[in-house]
Amino acid sequence: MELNSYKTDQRILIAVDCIILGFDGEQLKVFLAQKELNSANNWSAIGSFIQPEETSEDAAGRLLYQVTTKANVYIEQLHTFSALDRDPAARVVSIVYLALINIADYHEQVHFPHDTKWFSLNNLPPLMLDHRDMILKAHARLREKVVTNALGFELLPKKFTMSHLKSLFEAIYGSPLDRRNFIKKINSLGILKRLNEKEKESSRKGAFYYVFNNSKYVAFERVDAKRK
Amino acid sequence: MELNSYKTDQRILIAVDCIILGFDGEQLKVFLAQKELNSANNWSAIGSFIQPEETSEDAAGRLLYQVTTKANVYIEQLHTFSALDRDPAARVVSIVYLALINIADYHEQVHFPHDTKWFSLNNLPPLMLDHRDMILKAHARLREKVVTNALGFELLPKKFTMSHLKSLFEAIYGSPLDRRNFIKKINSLGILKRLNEKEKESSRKGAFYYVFNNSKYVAFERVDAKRK
DNA sequence: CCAAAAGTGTTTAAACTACACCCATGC
DNA sequence: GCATGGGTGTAGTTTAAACACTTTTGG
Repeated sequence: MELNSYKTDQRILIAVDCIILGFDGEQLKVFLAQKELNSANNWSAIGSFIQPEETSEDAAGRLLYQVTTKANVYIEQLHTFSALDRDPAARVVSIVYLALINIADYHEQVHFPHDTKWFSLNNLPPLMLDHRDMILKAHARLREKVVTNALGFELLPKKFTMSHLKSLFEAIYGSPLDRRNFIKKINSLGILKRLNEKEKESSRKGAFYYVFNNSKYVAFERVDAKRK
Repeated sequence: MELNSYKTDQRILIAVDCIILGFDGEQLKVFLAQKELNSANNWSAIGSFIQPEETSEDAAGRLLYQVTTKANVYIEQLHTFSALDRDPAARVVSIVYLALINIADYHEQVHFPHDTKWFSLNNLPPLMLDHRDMILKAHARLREKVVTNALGFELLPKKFTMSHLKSLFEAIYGSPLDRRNFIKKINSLGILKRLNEKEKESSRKGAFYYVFNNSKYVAFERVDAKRK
């Protein structure tokens, strides 16, 4: 910015909104809050004004911790929205983050001061302001990054089967995948470790559990970077 | 954000910075301004505080127009920086944009109130605040997007030869490319149109000029989107 | 013994890589 | 006539896509 114009009086407020995505085994879901009853478009992403002593990352982390009460949740900056009329009550610029969590851990929404609910991305409720755009952009980002980065495992529990993983990718892409080719490709990345343990609920035969192997993932990232 | 806390008095200023990239035929360059003489780290990206009645896109466009005096310049939002200590003089959050221009059009820097200069990305001057991070992030974004999106043509003049284009991609990737394979790949995208006109300066034989075919590009984009 | 999901392999096509020779022309 | 950059093709490898049968076991 221009150093010689610090005098500018902007009166613009800065908010942070978190698009928190989860996966219920069948569909991608987003965690929304309802702040005012009897309002038409009253669902919104989890958000807050940024505090003077915190960064936008701090604020996003604070919101996320409020929802999850966990550290080390995957989060990345998505986009900053600054349309003049995006909030009729005041001039508010919103820095939006995308977070991915394992939905199963948070079905009971403890410690959150609003009415909250998970909504399928295919069936969003009326949303306030430009929060629908935020959610669509979050979904688009996830679709893009899941190809190159080994992203998306954050949406599953620690242990998962190949069927779970395939369902997740199908939900993200919105189209069916060939089971054999999918498994082949995932295995070729070398980022999963098969456990000697089977999930027995969804089939007679039982399906092996896998865990995401973080160390191998780092190696994969380096290879990918070098290739470019 | 939370509607019930509009009272928050933040006193955080919002700036917009533009990382303007160009290509001089050999190297990627960034357009920087020097605002204060006799200061150690005194080069910076083109920036300004956001005005109360403009969006961040407006502000970025305004800055860009100041430099280029042209409309229709490629620009996209890059990242928002909000570290507490990023500007010692005040709490400033900066929304950063990435712009790509044809450097040849702007060697004489008209209408700009500061000392300005193009710097090679490989040889950056001392930069104020976190502007070095911004530039590195811009370069990274360009590297990522140039693969999937047919981006980067904005950095070349309307007419260019395959050698020019190859040099550009080599500068973006930072590594040499095989001429034959490169041309084959570019042609397979069907986004270029060969003119019946040759550039005769850099070789005896002369090299065909090409132009970027926007309509074909749109088709390419659609195909790509559907594939996902 | 059968229903339901798990597990596995092959064939074909497409994309990418490496690599070498001829062309046109100004000097 | 030769040096310089321009233009093109092919063979080998890797990766992606299409596709079907066998395995396990609870009921």
